[in-house]
Amino acid sequence: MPSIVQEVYQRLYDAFGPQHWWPGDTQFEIMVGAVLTQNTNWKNVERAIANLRQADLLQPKALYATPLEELEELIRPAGYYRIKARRLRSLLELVVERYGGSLEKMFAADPAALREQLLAVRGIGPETADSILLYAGGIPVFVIDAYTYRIFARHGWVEPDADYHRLQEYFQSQLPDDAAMFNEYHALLVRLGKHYCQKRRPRCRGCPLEELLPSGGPAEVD
DNA sequence: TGCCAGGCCGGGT
DNA sequence: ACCCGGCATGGC
Repeated sequence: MPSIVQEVYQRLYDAFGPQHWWPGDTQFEIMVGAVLTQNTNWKNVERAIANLRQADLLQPKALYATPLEELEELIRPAGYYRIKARRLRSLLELVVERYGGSLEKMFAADPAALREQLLAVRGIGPETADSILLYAGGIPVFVIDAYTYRIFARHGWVEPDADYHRLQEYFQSQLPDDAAMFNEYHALLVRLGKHYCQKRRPRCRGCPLEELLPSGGPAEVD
């Protein structure tokens, strides 16, 4: 008897197929995108990344050396551009000063220690840290985001007040320790959330999980 | 045309 | 320990 976590994965995979995430060509681009997409539409992030590419700045040392004001202008389309420029700077400080600008070296570090280092960076919280570890580093940590919470809380599969760590432990306890699978699952949850589980649409109409709904339908938990 | 997006931080109770 | 406002652009 598969757990609900496994059941949901199977249904999403059957409905949507593989998602090929994260959108990004290099580890560094993925890392930058993880910061830029904080509470921000990915479309806007793409513009900002295109600007960085155009300026040939998608490398740690080059971006770290970019004057703050210039960096702000380049990433402006991603929104929160002043604070994000500083967040990127702080992250790059870790990458360059501690790992010599080598993501190779960075991701070869002990994952738990690296996670702590990322969380110590101003502007990097659990989701951004885990996104970097999983999508850029291929390290098996399950990424929890607003969609994950919303989908599982509305269906009554997790407590409405479950925090990040608890949700992460829950998912990881039900799944094989496999980065490719965590990658795919999170991507599928985002895909589902974008289409069926937005803030203003608590009904989840037509969603592939509809028949898994407990009688009484989804709860309002936002 | 408002409302929202793949968060996180800091200050106020 | 919570709660809340601030951060900002572009899409629908």
